[in-house]
Amino acid sequence: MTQMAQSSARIHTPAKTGGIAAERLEHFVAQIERLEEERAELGQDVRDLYLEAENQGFDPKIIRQIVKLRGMDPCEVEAHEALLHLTMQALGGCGNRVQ
Amino acid sequence: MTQMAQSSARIHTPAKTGGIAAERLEHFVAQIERLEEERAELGQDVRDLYLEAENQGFDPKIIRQIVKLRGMDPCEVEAHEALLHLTMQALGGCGNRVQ
Amino acid sequence: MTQMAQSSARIHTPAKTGGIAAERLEHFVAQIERLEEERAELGQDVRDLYLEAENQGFDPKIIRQIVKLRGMDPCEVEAHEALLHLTMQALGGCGNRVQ
Amino acid sequence: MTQMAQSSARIHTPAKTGGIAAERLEHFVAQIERLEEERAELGQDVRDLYLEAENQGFDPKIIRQIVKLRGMDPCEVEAHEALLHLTMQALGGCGNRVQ
DNA sequence: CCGTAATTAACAAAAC
DNA sequence: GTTTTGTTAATTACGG
Repeated sequence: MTQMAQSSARIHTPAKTGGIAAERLEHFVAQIERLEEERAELGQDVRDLYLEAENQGFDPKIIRQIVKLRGMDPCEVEAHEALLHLTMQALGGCGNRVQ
Repeated sequence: MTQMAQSSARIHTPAKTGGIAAERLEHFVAQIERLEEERAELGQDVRDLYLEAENQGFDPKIIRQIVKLRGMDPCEVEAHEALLHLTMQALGGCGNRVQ
Repeated sequence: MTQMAQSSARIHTPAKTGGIAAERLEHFVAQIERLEEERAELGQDVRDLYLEAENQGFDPKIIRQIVKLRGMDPCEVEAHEALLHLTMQALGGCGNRVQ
Repeated sequence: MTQMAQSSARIHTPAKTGGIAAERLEHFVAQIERLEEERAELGQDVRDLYLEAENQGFDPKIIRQIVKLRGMDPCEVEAHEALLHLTMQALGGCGNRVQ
């Protein structure tokens, strides 16, 4: 085939197109690495923020939950709530001991 | 209370400091949300890259593995490989198990 | 020292103890494989149950949730609820738009 | 309709069939719980094995990889390896990146 | 059949 | 040090 990293099959690797494929692959890999690096930095920043918040007396768990709740679209939240209530009813109105 | 989102406990809520704490909390939450958003975008970009690479005939799994390998200390990689092969040989080749 | 699959280091592999280590390693591997196999079978059984339940008109999502809730100790459930409520209050009594 | 935990809808639960559905639901839930419990125990056993292997000087990561490799079709493994090496060579060895 | 969504397992990190 | 927790990757199931 013409490309390394290709799942397909035949591997007789024509040098020319192989070289071109290698370039493209290198391109992809390099770009991915760069993006992942930025991503990791942001992750570190987030962690630092949680740390600082904690140092100021806030509970990181709760902040996390706030972020999560605000990040969910209202429909999801509603659906989740609905599921919970349905479940409760299915359990016989809380009867089987939940909560 | 003195701060919402605070694990401590006592919740008798002096309005003034509560207000200040609320502001700081809002600050943290907003900043975290912003960073997470950027992070998510980068994640999407990475996914897109894998997709495009796949469309060009590259195997995403292989690319993933290459990215990982390049991110590791070559010595570690080599050591790991060596140990793995040694171990498999000690077990009588990998073919100790059917299928 | 003398064992393959050992992270430690020095690999001069005296045949004898190496052989013994190989046996022990083989033992571990075989046992793990056996347990994992049983485990996979059970997983399949569970999946089948969900399927059959679904065929009888029950919603697998809800069954999952029931199983999850019953599997949590009541304290956890309570703690979770409390966290949720605290979070709501921290958001200003649901004010920031949640739910 | 007649079944709780049913995705459909109307839940006015005629006592008789509702009771029957409840029984069946209970049956499913109980059975699932039992299977999951066994499954969890096996999982614990596996973890213990890894622990004991580690205590005897084996690297759990290596063992894990061996177990995985032995569980795969040898042809697939070989093909994957070959493709990976080919690709890395095309990228000019793995050493294209520092650190 | 492909793309997506959800569940599960592995890994890494952090708290106690 | 260990034990949990959070994150990430991979497998699996489902709908178009």
